Amino acid sequence: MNSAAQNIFILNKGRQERASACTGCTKQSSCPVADLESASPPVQRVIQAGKTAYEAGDRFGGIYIVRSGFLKSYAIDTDGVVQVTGFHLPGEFFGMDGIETGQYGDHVEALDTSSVCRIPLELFNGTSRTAKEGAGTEQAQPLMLTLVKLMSRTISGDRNMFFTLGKMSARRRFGAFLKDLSERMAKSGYSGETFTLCMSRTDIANYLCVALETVSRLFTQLHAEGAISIDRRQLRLRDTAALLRDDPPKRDRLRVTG
Amino acid sequence: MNSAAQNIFILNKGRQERASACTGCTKQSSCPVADLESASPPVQRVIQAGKTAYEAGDRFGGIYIVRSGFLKSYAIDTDGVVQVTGFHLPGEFFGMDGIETGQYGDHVEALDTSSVCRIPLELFNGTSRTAKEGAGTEQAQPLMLTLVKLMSRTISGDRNMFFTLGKMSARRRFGAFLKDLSERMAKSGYSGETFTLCMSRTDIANYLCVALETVSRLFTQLHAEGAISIDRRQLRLRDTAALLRDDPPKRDRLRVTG
DNA sequence: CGAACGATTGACCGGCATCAAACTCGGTGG
DNA sequence: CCACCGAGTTTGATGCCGGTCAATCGTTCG
Repeated sequence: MNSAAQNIFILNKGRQERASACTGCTKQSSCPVADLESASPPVQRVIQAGKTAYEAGDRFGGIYIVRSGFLKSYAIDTDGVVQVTGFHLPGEFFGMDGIETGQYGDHVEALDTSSVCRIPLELFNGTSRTAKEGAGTEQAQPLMLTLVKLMSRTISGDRNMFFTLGKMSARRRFGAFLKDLSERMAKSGYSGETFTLCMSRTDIANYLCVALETVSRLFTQLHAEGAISIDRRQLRLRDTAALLRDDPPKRDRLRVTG
Repeated sequence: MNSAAQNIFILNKGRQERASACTGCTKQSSCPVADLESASPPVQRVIQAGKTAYEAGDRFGGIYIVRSGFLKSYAIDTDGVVQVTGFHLPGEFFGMDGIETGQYGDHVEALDTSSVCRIPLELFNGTSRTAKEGAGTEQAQPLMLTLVKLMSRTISGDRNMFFTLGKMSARRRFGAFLKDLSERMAKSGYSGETFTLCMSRTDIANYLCVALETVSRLFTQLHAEGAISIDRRQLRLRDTAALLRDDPPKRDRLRVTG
């Protein structure tokens, strides 16, 4: 509902003429565009929980990187049906689906106060090169190619969702989701074992395409089996292998011999 | 099982030193790389039905364009479960998911004898520009940006699959599939109303993540409702609007007044 | 304290998977 | 020419997962 223009902008540009938003960013070491000289520097921006980074139909203004916080993206079809299409953790990218049409295809909303970096597409257009990717052994490559690789990974990831959404039971979908989230939390610098779910049960259910009640039942069930601990939104993974199983473990110990 | 290397190669290069595979291609007008001068020209290749263009794990050798024929792509997970991830018609692209990792992530098999063009990534790397895209009003742009836009569209399309797979009933999924196929057939130069399904019921079922029997029943059901005609693999769409509905139309005419 | 919202839990039932069997069609060999 | 076979498809019968409806509970906030 709110236009992205209403959000708070923090333009580091204001202070020093050529300073980029990257000054002091803790993610510089893994960022492909950090400290790059350009007429179109990245723009840092803080988004309060519940506010959107952009909305579907907004004019494409660049690729986004999450510096801190937690966001969800979702689309609304012609009938008004909502589909959560992803969650975004620090270090991850979003907004790539807007390049071709010139406008973003989904809405992205902060679930927690978040800091993001918007990287204008022009920044990839130049002849600048980076050697950060892949930690050294590869040769320097133009930034546009970095973007292409990034999008290639996104496509691969989306294809994996075919398996998850189509072939798996609700339980395995849910378990795979928790495991994926855990790994990405770890990659973002958090604990992969114990973390807080920033999204509601409704968001999880929508994302996994199951009923809200099913998600609730699955939390309860996995907790009862000892695979996780869950209290409100505080989650702890205890047995990640059990997450990917379909059947609850047989309780052989309860059977008397014979 | 078979390596892509076993497939038949037709290298136009053999005849004239700098001639590309594009000579005589009927799709030149819509192809972003047609007749481009380069040290790495596109490679045309014919693939017999049942043979693969490449397999998962093969070293990435370029983006593919379908010149003629019909192909399917599918992945096999660690448990050996197959998931059909897409079908490819003349004029369409595939293989983009292999860019980042350096090897293709899925298998692509011809369902009918097909002619494809493999475009080395280096071809996009150069400073060559094309103005074909968008039919004129836009300015010339580097080829790499064309590729980025192409991938952006792929990402958007995959995201749409979230809606289809997750939120829709088997019937609507099936209807949406037929409609999508019809539109793409039309875009490829065939009739969008009457065409032959190149894939088996099993492929369709796998792609839509429903049981084979369900697909068969849906063909029968839609035929009975008059929305389609189906005989073996000859399909005719009669009422595309009915395809997207969930419920069979009420037969009010059968009710006597009152 | 009551309202509002999110989450949990229970009861019911319908869509679709699964199991099972028959049918069609093309190919092959006697 | 027909018998036989196998792959692909159709059709029927049955059962279960998960959606839907509904009631209750816990927490937060005005």
